[in-house]
Amino acid sequence: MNVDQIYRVVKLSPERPMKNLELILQNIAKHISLTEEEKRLFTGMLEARHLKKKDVILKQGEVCKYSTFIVDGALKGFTVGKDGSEHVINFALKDWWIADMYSLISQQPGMLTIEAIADSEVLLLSKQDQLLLYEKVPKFERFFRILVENSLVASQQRLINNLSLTAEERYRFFMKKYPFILECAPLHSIASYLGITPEFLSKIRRRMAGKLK
Amino acid sequence: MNVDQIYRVVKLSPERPMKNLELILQNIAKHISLTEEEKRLFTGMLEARHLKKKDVILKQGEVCKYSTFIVDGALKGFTVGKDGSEHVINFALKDWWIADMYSLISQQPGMLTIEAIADSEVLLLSKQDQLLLYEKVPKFERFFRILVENSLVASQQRLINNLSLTAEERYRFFMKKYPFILECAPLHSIASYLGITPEFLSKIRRRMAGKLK
DNA sequence: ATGCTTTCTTAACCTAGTTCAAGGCTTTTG
DNA sequence: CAAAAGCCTTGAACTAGGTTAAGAAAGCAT
Repeated sequence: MNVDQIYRVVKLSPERPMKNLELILQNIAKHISLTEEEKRLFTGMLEARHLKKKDVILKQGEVCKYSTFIVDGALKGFTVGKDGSEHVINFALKDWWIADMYSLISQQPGMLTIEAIADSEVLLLSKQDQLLLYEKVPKFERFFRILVENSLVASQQRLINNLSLTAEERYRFFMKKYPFILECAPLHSIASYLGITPEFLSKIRRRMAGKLK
Repeated sequence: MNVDQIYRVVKLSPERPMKNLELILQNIAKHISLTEEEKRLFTGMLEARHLKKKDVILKQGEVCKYSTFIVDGALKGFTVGKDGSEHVINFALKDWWIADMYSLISQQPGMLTIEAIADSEVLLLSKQDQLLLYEKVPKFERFFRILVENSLVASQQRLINNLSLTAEERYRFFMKKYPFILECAPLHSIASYLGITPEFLSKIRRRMAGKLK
């Protein structure tokens, strides 16, 4: 694993209007409804970026200043152990949000590095603006509470799985729950997410192929 | 493990005023400040219960209808696998909140059982009243968002530990972070929380004693 | 008191998952 | 387009942690 590459600086896209503000507005509409004026206020706060595969939007040790919404593409969040090994904490695809929640909430340096695993198009909302939104449009307090709630649910589910399932069972669960990730993330990242080595994941896959799925 | 015992019915305490509403008000004051009237509204919603060791306040498969605040004592939340094995998801001590967040949020049947591991005194706030609070005192939306955020941070931290540390390292981390739990929870529950068997925890403890801590 | 259950430990053996080393295939980069 | 780097797999040797079984000590209920 090449540190220079992981820590490569983000390339900003040339400024230009986002074709796809619709997607993020729909995402929000799932939980709260906004007036046209509130929509304008909100979208005016967003910053658009184009990411190339392997671009990093947050490095371990930095304070997370943005919530990131994925308009298109795929990212992963991971920590790097002392031995240099990578541990994938979460993936995020089109129409998902990602951030180092710990760092974003506490504004302390975080452990997560967030990196694109495919060319991606994202929208950033700064913590500052998020707090401003809470004041000007209190409904957003509800929206972000729901986001955090969903993260928590996913995190707890995963903990339960890690404590109670074997590696193969976890892999099957993963395939069922996130088939789209399976298609776009490299297997070694999935192995890391499952808490096993790529070699062992290979073994599992062979075993399962033998069983004719 | 005896299922009848785990599912023993909760014993309600005789109704009487809580000596210790102060503790919960202080707990809330850490994040939002309330007027006297708001305090009265809030405390009027609380339901006090005395739990004896092994009393269960929520069983697997039920919908979680309450957030529980611990005035004194200690509880644990756990799931039971198909094989009957118990997986401790979290502990909660004096001045902490506990609930099956998934179930409380979604109002779907949950996987968690919540049980007292010592005689305890708790205060219950129903989901209904919680929603009512959101309407009447919107500050509470913030308070519960912060609670959920803290849960999420703890859950993520634990996930990272489970993926990147050995059992011994996790145990050391636990000892440092939750020394009080070590004092009041049985070792087999701690083993379960760490994701190992009690036998293996024993082995670790002996090994560590050998190393003179 | 006296059984009965729960808690913790020890020890011998067992297995799911790791490590190391190597090879083939594909993608990136100069 | 060649070289290098990354990705996936295989197999053999190894280890962290699990299983089974048993016993000692402590708490509880009759």
